[in-house]
Order: sequence, then C-alpha cells, then structure tokens
Amino acid sequence: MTMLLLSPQPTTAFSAAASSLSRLLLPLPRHNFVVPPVSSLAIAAVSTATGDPIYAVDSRPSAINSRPDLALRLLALMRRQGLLPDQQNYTLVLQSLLHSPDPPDPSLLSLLSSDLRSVRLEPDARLLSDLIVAFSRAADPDAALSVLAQTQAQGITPKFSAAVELISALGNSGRVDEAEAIFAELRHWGLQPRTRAYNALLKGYVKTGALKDAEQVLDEMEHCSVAPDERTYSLLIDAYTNAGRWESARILIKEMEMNDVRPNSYVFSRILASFRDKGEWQRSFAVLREMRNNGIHPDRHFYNVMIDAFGKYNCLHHAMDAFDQMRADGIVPDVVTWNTLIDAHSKAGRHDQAMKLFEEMEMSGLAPCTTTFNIVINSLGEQERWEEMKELFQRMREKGLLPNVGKFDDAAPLYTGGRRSFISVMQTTHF
DNA sequence: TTAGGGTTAG
Repeated sequence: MTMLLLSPQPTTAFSAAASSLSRLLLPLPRHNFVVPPVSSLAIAAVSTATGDPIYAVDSRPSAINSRPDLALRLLALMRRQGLLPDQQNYTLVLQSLLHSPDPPDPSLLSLLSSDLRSVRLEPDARLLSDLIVAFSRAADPDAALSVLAQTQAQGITPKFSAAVELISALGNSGRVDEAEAIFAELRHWGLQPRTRAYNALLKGYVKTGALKDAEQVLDEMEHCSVAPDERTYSLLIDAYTNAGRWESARILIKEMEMNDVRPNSYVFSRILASFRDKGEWQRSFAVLREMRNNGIHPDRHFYNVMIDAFGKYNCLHHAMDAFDQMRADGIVPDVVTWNTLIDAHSKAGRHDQAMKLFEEMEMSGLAPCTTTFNIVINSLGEQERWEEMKELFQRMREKGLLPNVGKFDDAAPLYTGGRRSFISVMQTTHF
C-alpha cells in the first residue's frame, strides 16, 4: 500500500504548513506511550478507519518532494491520531524541505528538532545528516554544529555531503576558521576531500576577502592532485575582480582554457557586476569582448546585469542597445529585465518612457511582480499621479501582493507636497 | 554522486 493521507485542500500552499505545525506541536496525548512508533504507511489504515475526512494519494517520495506542506500535514495528522512518528516520518519531512526550491525556514526547523527531542526518538545517521544539511541551508550553522556534536557523541560519522554543506554554510557566514576545522576533520573520518569539498572551503575565503588563503586552497588542490573545476576558478576570479585585480582574473581565465575548463556566462556577469559597483561601467564593453573572444554567449542574467550597469549610470541609450541586442540574440526578456529598464528610465526622470515600457511589458504577456509595482508606484509618486498610484495598489491587492508600506512611508516626503496625498492613497486602499 | 553560483526596488 502506498498511500499518503491529506486533509482536504491538498493543493494548499506552504502557508498551510504553519497551521499544521501548531497542531503538530500540541502535547502528545497521554495514551501515547502505549502506541508504538508506526510508519507513515500504517497511518493510512488507522486514519481511514477513524473516518477522518482525508484524501488518499500517491505517497511515493516523488509525490512528497518539494511539498513540505504535505509532509507536515502528515505529521500533524499522526499527532491528531495519537501516533508516535518514527525515523522515516521525520526523514520524509526533512527530505521534502530539502527538495523544496526555497531554503528551509529556520524557525520551522528548530520546532521540528525540538519535536524530535520530545518524542525521545534517537535519530539515526540519515536523519542526523539531513538535519545538518537542513540547518546549514537555513543559514543556521550553530544549530548544524550542535547536531554534528550530537552525531559524534552517538559515535556516528555524518555523511560527507552533510559536512560539505556545513563547511559551505560556515564560509557563507564568514566563519572560515570553523569551516577550516571541519574540513580538517574530514580526513579524520578517513575520507579524502575532492573538488567539491575544496570549493566549499574556498567559498568562505572568497566571501571574507581572504585572497591569500583562497590562493593557497588552489595550491593545495594541485599538491593533492585534485582538479579544479569551473566553480573553483569562478570563485577565485570573482575574488580577484572584487579586489580590483583584473589582470589576475584574466590570467585565471587563460589558465582555465589551458586546463580545458570552460568559463561560462556566470563568471562574466560577476565581473560585470563588480565593475558596475565600482562605477566602471565603461568596462562593460571590454567584458563583452573578452567573452566573445572566449566563444561564450551572454545569457539573460548577463544582459540583465549589463542593462543595469548602464542604467545605473544614466546611459539609457546603451541600456536600450543592450536590450535590443539581447532580443536579437533570441533571449526573451524576463521580469527582471523589464524592471531594470523601467527603473533606469524612472530614475533618470524619463517617466513617460518608464510608463511606456511598463505597458510594453504587460503587452508582452509578462505579469508584473512586487518589484515591478514598487518601481512603477515610485515613478507615479514622483509624478504625483495619485489616482493611478491608487489603481496600482488595487491591482497589487487583487493579485495578493503586499506593498512594502514602510518603504513608501519613508519615500513619501520626497514627493513634493505629496505626503498627505500619499497617505490618503494608502489609507483608502484596503489590503 | 563530497554544492551549487549570478540580475531588478528600498
């Protein structure tokens, strides 16, 4: 039998997880101690017998992947039936969180792990490793470290992938010393770090701007005969560019070629963004040239950065040229492309053009997102077109999008004499 | 499989 139980509304979005969770965390019923742990499959029979209004669906892991709401509902349902979840149930929930495109919610994870403690279930290697990965991805390395400590206290070696995720998370929060310590620990577990583990460590050094340490990682990789891949080089190129060492970056690009590692559009968009942030938008052309010399076609992200780089420095003509070139290359502009263009024109005071682009965007069939609305509403505010602003707020509301009220409140005094008008728009728009 | 990176407002 492969059935998963759902309450009605099986398509409810992730927000449903929150309400499931409150039920999930209700104290266990008193009779619980006589109920043995059961697997999720067994729940189907029990719940069906109780006549709960449930739907039975395919519960192969593929059906639950990326559906933490479903997994949490399952746990909640079990709790309602007074059943003790087992390892598999928690693994199912964690797997669904890990397969979801969004990083796991840290508060959800800590509730889940305290729930795990409350049922006095001793987690196995799989569950512990999944917890380390989940906390690492939720940018909570402290929690991940404490699970690692628990793992080692139980005499269990965590999965290598979990350790690498933790190194990555530590590096991301600038805690390179601890990342280094875990990296050293890998060898004690009798496993040789390979490219991916090195890259995780490298990321930390790049993040903190520790260029010397980053270079040393590359040296050590060579010493241990571990081949750098495209990401290894990209990380270092990114670091060099940020440090203004464009020549070093170019040397690395050449080195990539010699080692048959192909650079891609990603690393060039990072270089471009770095120049943009330094105010060196003119170098965009050189970056494009360098790219073409390497036989790499700019992709949508690259064009978006390029349009932004021109837009930020008032070069609307170049921005529009890049936009045209992008479409000539057969790349369909996305919502970010349009937002960037609209904002660039609005910031330059060319509101008519901004509005025209907004119309064009909608005509192309793309739906405006929260950022689009914010950009256009700001532009309307600059023009003191309060009625149209109100219409846009209404449209946002209809789409279930929430404006960033605090931001507009701050911005309101900027609209000459417009604060009162702005507030009246906000007050007469009911979200 | 020892991850998996980039862009837009404020």
